[in-house]
Amino acid sequence: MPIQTVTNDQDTKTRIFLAAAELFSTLGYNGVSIRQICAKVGVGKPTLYYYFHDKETLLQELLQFAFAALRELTESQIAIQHNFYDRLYGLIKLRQQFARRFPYFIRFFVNINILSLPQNTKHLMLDHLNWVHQQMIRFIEDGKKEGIVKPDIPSSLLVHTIMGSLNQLTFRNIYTNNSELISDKDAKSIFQFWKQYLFKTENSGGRDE
Amino acid sequence: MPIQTVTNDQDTKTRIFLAAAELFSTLGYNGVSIRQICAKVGVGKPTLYYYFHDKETLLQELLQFAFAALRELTESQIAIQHNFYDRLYGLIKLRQQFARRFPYFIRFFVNINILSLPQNTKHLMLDHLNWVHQQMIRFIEDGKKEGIVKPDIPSSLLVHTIMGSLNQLTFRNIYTNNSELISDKDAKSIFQFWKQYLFKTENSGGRDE
Amino acid sequence: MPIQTVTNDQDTKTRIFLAAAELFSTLGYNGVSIRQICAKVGVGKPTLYYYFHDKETLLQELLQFAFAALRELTESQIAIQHNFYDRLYGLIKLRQQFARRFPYFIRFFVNINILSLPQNTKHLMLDHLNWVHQQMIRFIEDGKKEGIVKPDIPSSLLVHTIMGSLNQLTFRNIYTNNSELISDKDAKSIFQFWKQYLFKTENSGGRDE
Amino acid sequence: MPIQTVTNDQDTKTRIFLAAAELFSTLGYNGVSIRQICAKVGVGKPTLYYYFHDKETLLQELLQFAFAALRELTESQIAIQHNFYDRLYGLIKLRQQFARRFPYFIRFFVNINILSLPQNTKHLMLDHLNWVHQQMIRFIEDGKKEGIVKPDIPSSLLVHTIMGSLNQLTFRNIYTNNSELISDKDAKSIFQFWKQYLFKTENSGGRDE
DNA sequence: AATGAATGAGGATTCATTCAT
DNA sequence: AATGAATGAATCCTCATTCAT
Repeated sequence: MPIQTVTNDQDTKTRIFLAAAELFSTLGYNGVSIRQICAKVGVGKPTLYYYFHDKETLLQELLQFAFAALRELTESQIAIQHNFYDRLYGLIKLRQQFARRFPYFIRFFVNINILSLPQNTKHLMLDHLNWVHQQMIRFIEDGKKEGIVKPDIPSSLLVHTIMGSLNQLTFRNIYTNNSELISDKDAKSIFQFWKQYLFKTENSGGRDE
Repeated sequence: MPIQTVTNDQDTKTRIFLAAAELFSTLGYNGVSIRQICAKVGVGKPTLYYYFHDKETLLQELLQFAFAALRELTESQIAIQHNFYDRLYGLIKLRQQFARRFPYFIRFFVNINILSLPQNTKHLMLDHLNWVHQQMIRFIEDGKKEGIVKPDIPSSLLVHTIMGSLNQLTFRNIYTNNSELISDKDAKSIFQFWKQYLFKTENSGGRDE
Repeated sequence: MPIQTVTNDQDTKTRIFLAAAELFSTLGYNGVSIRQICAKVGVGKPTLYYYFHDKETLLQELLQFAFAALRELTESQIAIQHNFYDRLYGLIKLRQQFARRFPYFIRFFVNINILSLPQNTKHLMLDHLNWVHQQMIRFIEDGKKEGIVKPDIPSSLLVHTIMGSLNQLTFRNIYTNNSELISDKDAKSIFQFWKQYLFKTENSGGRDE
Repeated sequence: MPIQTVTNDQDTKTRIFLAAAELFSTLGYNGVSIRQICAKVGVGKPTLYYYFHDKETLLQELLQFAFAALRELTESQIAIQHNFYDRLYGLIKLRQQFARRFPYFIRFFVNINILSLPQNTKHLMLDHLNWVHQQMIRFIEDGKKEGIVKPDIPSSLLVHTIMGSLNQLTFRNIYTNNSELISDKDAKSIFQFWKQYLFKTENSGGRDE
């Protein structure tokens, strides 16, 4: 699956889709006008309305596409793995892959001001975040059952730590115009860090293994 | 210093200020109109323009006020402390205090889509974030000098972990309509977690102290 | 001739025709879009343009169809009759028949804001109204010649009275959602009333016969 | 009270009001755009929205103004009168006065396609029509009690006849570009006609008095 | 210190209409 | 006989902003 950006050999709907993703992700939903999207694609406004019922629908289709892509990546990077650490690493890889394949979508997710979205879309988004949160909690608790995650650490704390640090890293790279939002080096480094400090390593040893 | 919200016994400028904070923080800068702000305050639009040159200026004064409040809190919660762990805990307290005193500002900071801000304001905000980042890096490196932070962990990784998990916690509490964005219990819990797992505890210990 | 409404076993042109009649008659020419008409019929817009040159043409064909139907009804209900009162009653029957067979057309005629129609169509409509008016005037004057209509009543006054009361009755039944725009009972009642009060009855009597 | 038309020495709201009345009355509600109204008045669109919440509100205020004027005329032309025939003549005078003072409003009332109005406005209008109808029915029934109206004529039939013929007369004069919608001559002529043919004249005599 | 009245530019959305297929 | 895709112009309405008072 190639990197997704607006080019001329795609059908109009896709081009509107990608242009919207790009614009929304940088300027925010309320900061982008239909006119801007159409101008970027090079079509008239009615054309956009031919493909999308309205601005909010466009946003929602965009989100649903992204959710689907995330689910697919979850499948290929995490669900397959049966080992706790492999799944943990898969989590980082998922982010990295998503950021690479859909450079605008990741910005979108990380930057979006959820509260400012139209009501329906807001709920769509919050439902997704809840779903992710549940998945993460389950993942951590499986780790506890397997004896890898220390049982005295509240699961939600670990979830916030893991998700928060990934988000923070992505943020920072966006704001410093780092083209690679999560580099291979970052991925490895963060994984090592987690493995050593947040969880029990196989050979007993904690952080001074 | 009491909690800051719009009431009737404040001067007009303050009331505009707080109304704007409240609205921007929930609907985003682009999602709020001058009309809405004035309606909330109960004044005419020219009144707003009497106090603030334009919409962006209002936003910037808002940000600068918040920055000042943060600096003040940094002074009272962190700078005073000379012990690494006291400063670390001060970091959490700072967040907690800020969230309590300025319930709208914290939402604003956590939710804002920085990229969608007007150019000048964007830079203002990015400069602030950089300043915070530098402070944090320095703090961590001081910890390394003091022998409390393990030298092999990249400082930026720790910074992302610390800031990211606080942000993530705040996010989640906003989205689940938790009135307390950072509870005392959360504060203690997160501090204990960091102390035990991310840093060397005085008495030898690491996580198996 | 059956009641005319949109069904599936008609050819496309007819279905567009009837859908347009229905919509125009309730929402007015300017209140109906091509899109709505096509949606009602279940065809694409280009299909409509295949059968009708443009929106105004559609309206005009609609009107001409209605005019033709009216002429035909005039033939069968009025022209045939040689007696003044039979013709007078035929006038009422004509309305009644028209309302029954073309439930939408009658609404259309009674409700239409003629002045708001496109220029050409407006004239078409006004010509029709003039024609009707002339016919009516002639009818009344024939009545005068036959000695049935009192010569001192201005003909136009009688015409306004006759047409106006029929219109008013129809109006009221439309607005009160009366399915029968002119019932048999109404027809008889109005005829009796006219006969007794507006004209000389055969056997001397006027209203105190 | 002078004739109401758009001039330059009125305040903006009144000028918008009258311009809208004029345009709506000829082109219909759906046939007139905000732009047209503003152009006629010579103000920008936001100015219109400063005075009227939206297009429909403008229409409704227009209607309510007209209703009030009608009520006032009802007071001065009809309610005052205690004699049946004086009230009957007042009915005609009311129409005539209204048509003279508010040349656009009368057109509006006579031409408007009620069914095509926005839902709320439609009900406003229908309520008014019902009110008028009730008033008329009461008037006729009072006439019956006084022994002037023959009891065997259905009241509603008389109402339709009276209102219908006035409407028809007005219609015709609009369509034939007659500047005087109801002339003094018409008024007298129609009154004589009604008196002689529809009601008992004082001296017994019906139409052959 | 505040307002009523105004504006040009732009917001989302829909209009009637067309063209290649 | 019908459609999918496209358009320029117009729709209603709101934006941030200003000026005289």
